[in-house]
Amino acid sequence: MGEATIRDVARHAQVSIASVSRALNGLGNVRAETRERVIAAAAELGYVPHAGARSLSLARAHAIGVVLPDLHGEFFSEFVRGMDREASRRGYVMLLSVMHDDSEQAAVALRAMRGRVDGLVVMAPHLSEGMLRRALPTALPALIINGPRSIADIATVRLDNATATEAMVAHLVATGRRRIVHIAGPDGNIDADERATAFRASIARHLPGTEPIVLPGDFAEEGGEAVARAVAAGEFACDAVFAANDMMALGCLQGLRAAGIDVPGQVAVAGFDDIPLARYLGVTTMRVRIAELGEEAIGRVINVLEGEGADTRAELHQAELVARTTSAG
Amino acid sequence: MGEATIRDVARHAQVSIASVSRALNGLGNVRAETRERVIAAAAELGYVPHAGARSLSLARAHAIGVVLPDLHGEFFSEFVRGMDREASRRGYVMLLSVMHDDSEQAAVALRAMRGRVDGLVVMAPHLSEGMLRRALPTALPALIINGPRSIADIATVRLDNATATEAMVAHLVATGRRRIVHIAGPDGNIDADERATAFRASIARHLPGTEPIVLPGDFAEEGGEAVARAVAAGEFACDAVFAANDMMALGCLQGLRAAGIDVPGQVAVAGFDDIPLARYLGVTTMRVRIAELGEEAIGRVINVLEGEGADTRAELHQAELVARTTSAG
DNA sequence: CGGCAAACCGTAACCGGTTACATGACGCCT
DNA sequence: AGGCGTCATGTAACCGGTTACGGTTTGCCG
Repeated sequence: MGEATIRDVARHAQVSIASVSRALNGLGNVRAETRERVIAAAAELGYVPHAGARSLSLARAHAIGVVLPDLHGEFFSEFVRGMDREASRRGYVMLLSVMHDDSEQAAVALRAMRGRVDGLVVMAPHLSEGMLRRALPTALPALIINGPRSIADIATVRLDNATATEAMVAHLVATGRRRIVHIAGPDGNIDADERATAFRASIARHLPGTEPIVLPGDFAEEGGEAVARAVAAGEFACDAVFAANDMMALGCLQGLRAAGIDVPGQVAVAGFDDIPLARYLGVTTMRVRIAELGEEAIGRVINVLEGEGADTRAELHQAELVARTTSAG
Repeated sequence: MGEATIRDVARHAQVSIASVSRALNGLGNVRAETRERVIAAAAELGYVPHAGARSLSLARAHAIGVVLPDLHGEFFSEFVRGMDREASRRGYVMLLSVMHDDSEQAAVALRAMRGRVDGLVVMAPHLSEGMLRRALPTALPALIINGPRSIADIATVRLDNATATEAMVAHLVATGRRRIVHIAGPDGNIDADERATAFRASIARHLPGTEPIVLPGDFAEEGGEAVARAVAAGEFACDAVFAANDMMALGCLQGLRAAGIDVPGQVAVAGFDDIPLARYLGVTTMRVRIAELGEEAIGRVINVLEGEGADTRAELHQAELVARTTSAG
């Protein structure tokens, strides 16, 4: 029935459980002959140490808890892939929980992790600082991705949305665009808000006197397509659409072409994130190295666990302009 | 430092740890006044039971281990979302590990889960039966998704690739296509192999005398695009391309249109999976309800854990034809 | 050959919970 | 009043590991 325990191995190898533990963990003070007997016994019984018990006595679970919002598509998978890669490279497992926009759920998800994980990675583009502080267990090192900017004493990684947005506007202006429309992301989402704000500032800087046009969106293709229809219907004149993420840019691109509008001839299209499909379809965008972001988040938490001392760095992850065919001069 | 333990709560409420445990778990045989004192103490200390310790004494971790191959894009995120939804609905957490095509890694990933999880969900489109049997801990209920067909005594969910492929070929033939090309998935991938085999059989049935054309692919867009180039170059005549997944169909669609070939006028394009982008771009495909697949996998494992007895059902998940514009008559 | 240090190994305590069993208080019946 | 059952509560064993501590063996030296 139940798997073999350390006691079974001890009995089988005719030694004490302490010796089994020492032998299997390479503690050195074990006679070579004993060690071999133990290893042979363990192999024969198919013994695998019980991680739960181990974590109880070591006070180390070798697990990181990850709480993510309800992300979709490539962004989610790339991010998780990056985290998993780093975690397994360093001998940790990953406990994943996705929360919906409800912040009560975030608290529940975090609570369920107590006693299972050594550290936390939380992506919280819509949680308030107060909520985060209340929900985060104080005893565990945590890292927050794209959380509220006001947090100063917790490790964070945020995207440098301002610089990225500025770079994109500069690129569009440099390639001759003068009437640029921005499709924003959902209200209350930190990244969306920062991008929209930076967009207004960048327009003011590069095209003084122009009224910036910001349309609502929700990070899904449909939002982009709706804008494309509005443009096709001639609701406003524009020669470039800069969407707050690639999904909307894709939707917009699709909608414009379906309406017979030439991209990039008449209208340029740009997105944000650089999901594989954007690369594939030739969409100009800001590249966010999503998998790396995940790797780094996990890596920093593990660094704290392995004795680097507290980490309160607020890192700004830079995105990189990738000019493709949808914005060709 | 460390969070409050049950002993702290006991001291604070002036009762024994046994009473704390009973009170917090609603065991009934506790005086109302005592229960309240305990609950108040727990709240005041912010006590959250240590899941590791709890799982050790209960022999229940309330966690499910999930091992997935290196999936990409929507498929991965939808699947994980479905699993997470069901797991959290039923009070479980999810331990996620992604393995690369190396089967050694699968064994390592599974080993790392011993003592942390109560059950397993393994997606293994490229693992052999022997490898699986060796790597799966015998003590845990497991469910295999898209694994080798030969496994009879383990719970499985497989896609009914034969029926689905047949349906797609029938659809293409019914809409007038006569020279259908199939782009296969990677060699050794169960789904890919089944689809290719079923494709040959379906062609033999619907278009007797026609030699089925199956080209190699790898489930990535590039594979589809390569085929599009070959078609555009006139390397072979065809009036429909049926790709083994949507990514390749998208690549092919993109490539054909770039080459000036009319879709669906000259060539129809069809895929498999129904990722959101396929819907969005109007690609005809076989819809696989991915999130539901994940929910069901987790649900069945939990059912076994909660006393339904062994589950050795081999369930065939049906895909559903979604005819869209890329195959319009 | 006796003595001592070093190497090896076993016993038991501990991590933080759950729970079988023992204990004690109380009420009720005869 | 004594005996008994019931209920609340505490004590201690247990889950499966790790490890401090102490005991035994071994080897080496004088």
